[in-house]
Amino acid sequence: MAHWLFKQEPSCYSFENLEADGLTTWDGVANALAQKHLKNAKKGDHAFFYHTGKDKAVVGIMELASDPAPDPADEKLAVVNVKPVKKLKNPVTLAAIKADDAFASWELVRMSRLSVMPVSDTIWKKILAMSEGSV
DNA sequence: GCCAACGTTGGC
DNA sequence: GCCAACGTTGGC
Repeated sequence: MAHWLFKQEPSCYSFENLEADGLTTWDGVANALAQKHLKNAKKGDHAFFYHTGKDKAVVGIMELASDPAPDPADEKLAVVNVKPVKKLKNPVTLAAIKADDAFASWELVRMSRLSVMPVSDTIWKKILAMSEGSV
């Protein structure tokens, strides 16, 4: 199972919105590289939900509820359905991530504008550990 | 509010 | 097909 990180501005759509909805279609990914990543995702994969803007933190985990499919509004773009898994015990902030060299090569740090990116098992586990406050 | 990084667009 | 100019995004 692969892991991903999806970014969203919480004033636009937050993890709380997702929890309230139970399921949503993740669309509006226009960036070519982000699209490439999104199309590699599979139903059942897990993804972090990252809040940009004021929060700048990983706040929750979601599961892909479908394989990538063409956006009805734009056939060239892929969209995917996601459902919430759980909210992190503590958000893992960008500042905390940047402070740890283990994340230095991660796209989240290196390419601030990328909205969909892969997450290695190592990083996935480390973020989870940090969210539990044990690192 | 400003700046830097990156993507996209348009002219050649 | 290449490159410069411009716009947008996201962090500080």
